[in-house]
Amino acid sequence: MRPGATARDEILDAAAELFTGQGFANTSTRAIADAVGIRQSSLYHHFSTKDEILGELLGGTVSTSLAFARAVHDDSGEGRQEVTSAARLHAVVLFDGSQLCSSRWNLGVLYHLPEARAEVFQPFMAARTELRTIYGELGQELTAVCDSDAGLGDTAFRLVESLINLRADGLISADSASATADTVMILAGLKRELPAVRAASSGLISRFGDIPVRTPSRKSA
Amino acid sequence: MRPGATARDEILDAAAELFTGQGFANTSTRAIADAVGIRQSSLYHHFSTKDEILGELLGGTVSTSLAFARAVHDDSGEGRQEVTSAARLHAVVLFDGSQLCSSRWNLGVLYHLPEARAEVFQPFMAARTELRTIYGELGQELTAVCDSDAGLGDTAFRLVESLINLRADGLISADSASATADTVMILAGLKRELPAVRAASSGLISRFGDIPVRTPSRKSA
DNA sequence: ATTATCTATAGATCTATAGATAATGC
DNA sequence: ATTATCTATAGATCTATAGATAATGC
Repeated sequence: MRPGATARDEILDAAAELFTGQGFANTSTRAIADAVGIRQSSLYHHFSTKDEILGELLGGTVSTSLAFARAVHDDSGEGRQEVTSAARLHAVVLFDGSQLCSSRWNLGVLYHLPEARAEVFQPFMAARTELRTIYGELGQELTAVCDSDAGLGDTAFRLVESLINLRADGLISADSASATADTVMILAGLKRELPAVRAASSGLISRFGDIPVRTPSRKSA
Repeated sequence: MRPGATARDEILDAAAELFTGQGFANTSTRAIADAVGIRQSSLYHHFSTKDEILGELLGGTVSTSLAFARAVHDDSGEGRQEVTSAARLHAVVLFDGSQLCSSRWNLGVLYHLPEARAEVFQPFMAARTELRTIYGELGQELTAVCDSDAGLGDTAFRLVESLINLRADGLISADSASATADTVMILAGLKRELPAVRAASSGLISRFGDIPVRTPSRKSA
């Protein structure tokens, strides 16, 4: 049974499954309709174009992680500077990575679809870029207080995104996200501090982890 | 002017540009033909299906890096064990990464196209899997002689693949590949050994770097 | 009355084939 | 003779719209 309170949500769920599994261009509106159990043309009562369905899915993915990253970034931490800075990056990696690993469908692949590069989706790609920027700043903050290399944030972002590919190849395990977060800490030279960082990181996640996420672009003019 | 000695090569070059830029399904055979300057149907004198063009491109990309990785993996190194093992992984990351960064088109994205998952391309995906396995083994070898974590090879593979996304986002710089190789070494806890590792790594690259690569599947029965 | 679905279809593709014509290599 | 190109087209899509019918909410 396909989840979703409304027909609209069922359509989005079916589209998510098909777009992530076989791509946007290879998924016909008929295939989406069939997966929901309605006629092809009935989709157009809920969405005015096929692009709009993709846009809705793209928006939904990034918003949660971005909201969390903003919250962590804006928070004025307390405690030992080294551990605090490390915990911020750790928490963002863990939270973002967990979203990518455990969402119902592997929605991260949508970012890599060539269609997502189109002009209409620029707002969503901009959100992804903002997230990348926050990674970069958290990385710099951490690099300033320990002896890690420049570009730590970028490397962290790359490792998180690679979880998408790992999942697409069926190689995700239960701890892939937390292992990735730990790897970033080791890269920062904080292997010995890991227990303290992990603890502070889960503190951040329980504080900011369930921020109310605005449902994106529900045409509430 | 489009490079290529033969019409076949010109078609492959045009297809590479279009497939990597806008995807397989969004690229019509007409678009490829137009880019070459011939009629759509004339493509079918050189390739019997559109899939065959993609297959040719997929094969060409992995073969060089896989040949290099095999050669390095099979080589019985000499010198200090720690540096030797590190240099092998460093060299494979650097070589593979350099291919991905500097090829005429960003051919790595072809692996992420949903169409590449099709049955017919299983041989090419298998080659990519073999390359991943070699990364894993080189990682284990290195982990055995220094105090790095398990999964080093997998992390290295993920970082190399992320160069594809970096390039797709226009964020590649001249030293992205070598910076990635260095990052893996730091992750292995070999920051102090970097100069020696780099030297040994370039030794491996100059020894095995220009192995004659069989042109893949040129239907030479 | 409004919202959601349906049937039917226009118009625009797109891949691959058939068969004619031109270019090339002995 | 063989290889490479061309014109023309079959057959199968696919997206989105028009307009009819059914279901729902006052």
